[in-house]
Amino acid sequence: MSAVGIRQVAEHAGVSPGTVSNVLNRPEKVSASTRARVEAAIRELGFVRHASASTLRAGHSKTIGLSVIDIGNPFFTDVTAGVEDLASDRGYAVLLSNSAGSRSKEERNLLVLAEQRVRGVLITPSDESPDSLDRLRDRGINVVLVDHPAHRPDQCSVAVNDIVGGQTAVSHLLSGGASRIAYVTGPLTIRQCMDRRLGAERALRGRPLRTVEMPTMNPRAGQQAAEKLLSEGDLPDAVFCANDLLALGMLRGLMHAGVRVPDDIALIGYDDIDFAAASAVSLTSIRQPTYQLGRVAAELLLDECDNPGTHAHQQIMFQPELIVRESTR
Amino acid sequence: MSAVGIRQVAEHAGVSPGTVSNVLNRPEKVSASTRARVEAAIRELGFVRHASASTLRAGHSKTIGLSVIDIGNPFFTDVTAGVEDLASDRGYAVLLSNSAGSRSKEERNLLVLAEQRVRGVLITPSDESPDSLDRLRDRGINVVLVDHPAHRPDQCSVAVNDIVGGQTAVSHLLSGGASRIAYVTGPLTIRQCMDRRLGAERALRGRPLRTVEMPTMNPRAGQQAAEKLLSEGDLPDAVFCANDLLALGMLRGLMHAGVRVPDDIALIGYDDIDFAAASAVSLTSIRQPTYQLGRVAAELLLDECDNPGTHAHQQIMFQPELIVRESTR
DNA sequence: GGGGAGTTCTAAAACGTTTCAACGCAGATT
DNA sequence: AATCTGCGTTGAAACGTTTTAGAACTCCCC
Repeated sequence: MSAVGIRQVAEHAGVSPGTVSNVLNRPEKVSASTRARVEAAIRELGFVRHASASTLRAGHSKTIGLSVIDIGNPFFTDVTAGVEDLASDRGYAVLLSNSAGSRSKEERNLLVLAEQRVRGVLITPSDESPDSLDRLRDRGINVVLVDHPAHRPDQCSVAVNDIVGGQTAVSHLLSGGASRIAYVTGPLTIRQCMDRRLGAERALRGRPLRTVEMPTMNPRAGQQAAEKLLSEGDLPDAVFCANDLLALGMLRGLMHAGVRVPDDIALIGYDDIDFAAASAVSLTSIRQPTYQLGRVAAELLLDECDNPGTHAHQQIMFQPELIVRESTR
Repeated sequence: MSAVGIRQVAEHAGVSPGTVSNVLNRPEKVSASTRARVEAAIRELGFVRHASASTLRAGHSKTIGLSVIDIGNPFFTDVTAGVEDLASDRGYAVLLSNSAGSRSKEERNLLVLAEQRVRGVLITPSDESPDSLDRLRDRGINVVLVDHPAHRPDQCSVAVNDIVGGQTAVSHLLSGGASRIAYVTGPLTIRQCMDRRLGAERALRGRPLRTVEMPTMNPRAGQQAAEKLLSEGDLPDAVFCANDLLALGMLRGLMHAGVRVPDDIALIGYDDIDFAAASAVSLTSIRQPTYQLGRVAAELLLDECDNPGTHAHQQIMFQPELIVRESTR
């Protein structure tokens, strides 16, 4: 098997194992000539470092974990891309785990990450889950919250202001002449859904907001919400969906029933995923700096890992941006 | 820090470290009473096993790698779900890595997986890349190809017949009365794109197939392809897109130009992603058993890992299925 | 009460790296 | 010529598990 370790490399290059290790980890400490010799040996023997042994002895790995709620949602895919790019710049590997909306799966994934002794974890928590994260931190695993503001000052987080986002969305609908507005959302236990509604209500200043709460946030649920709205009668003249997947389903449901968008009902989504611009009636949406979100989160985490002394915890809050397209014209 | 290891647990429970290890790995070898005592100690101390130490000593990990081409494509998301479900059933963790279409990123990811000493790798190769995979196998890392038939009998693979898929798609268009058909595809160096074209040509029996080759396979590229078709004049009466992302972009591009789908041009995609059913003109597509693909691939891999003696290599080929929707009615 | 067969547990040796004190050796400084 | 400095290298200990041979017990039968 892979019987070629640092030891064999050392022998082949005529140096001690310690020197090979130095070539690997602190090449500047080794003279150019021996370094070249060792590197040649590594190449010739096809040596691949044993990460477990390295982690075991060094006490830490060059790995971070990323736990997302739904890898099927393009929003998280973009976040992931940002994280991976920055991590690989810095020489870290990313362990990606998907909780698929299940609390228990999230717990299990975090346990795996803890067993792997990752250096830190980026997580979009599925709900307020302080205990399991605190347990990680107790073990010396740094944690940065993604798309979720930290409540504590000793915790980094990167988020986007969802209240402002909700407010912007509904203000836009109002300025387009809408007056009877519906909010189609996922579970209101999800902070993002709740905050976006808060923002919507703020824009409405006391006028009523009809809320349709669905258990999931995919196109199917959006279409069902459309059917529900249609069957209940008393149609709204504008619909605000808590994400674009819901909005795309809503769009399809409305068009199927012969409702014209935006003429009969204006429609706005959230996240500005790629498909939002590509749908037949292109979707007005609230854009978030998704890729940046991941990238900055990773930056904070790796700073915390690499410079534990000087690291200053930050709670970063981005602002969302209105993207107007056909569905509200 | 995490100063609590197997040793502390042993002390706390009044047994030897070896016994704790047995409780963890071969609980049936330990008497019920001591097992209970050890398990209590584990819980009380909050012990988390150090995966690196375990891997180092045992010589293998409970981890497999999954390397996909584009995690942003819902097709791969579904495959991933299948893999993760089966792996976690079997007590394995999955290291997910995304090559984002880049050959060098794929290489780098495979190196990371090799360093982690994963038990095996599931990979959708970005092209015919025998060398790096052979190197993995030389190291004792099992490899199963996903969505790519193996050319060698000593290699497992799971794929879907793309030639049949292409043939089915174009036959369907022909039976709908189309005669001038265009094929919009990603790079023809990608086996899937090439095979689907082969199938299309087979259905055409020598009649010409106009091919538009784009460098990427996302909605943006699809829309550009539409613009290209429109600007070149001499419109086809049906378009077959090599995947649904291209088809959705094509749909939008056509509608924007006032072309009616399916009345002026019929349109068919490939993969049957969720968004295909949810688009404004719902998309006829070729469905693949995506989730199954991942699940069966994982099953083959873990069988190879856990029963190296009795394992029989298999090349499994699924058949695709035509899903008719509005875009070809 | 001696001895074989099970059962349950222990002790110590690995696994492949990293780390660190110590060493040798060149050139610079007294 | 003796001493100091600093660089480059070495050797061995350590990281936290798993694994193996075998020790310690219990039970049972002659």
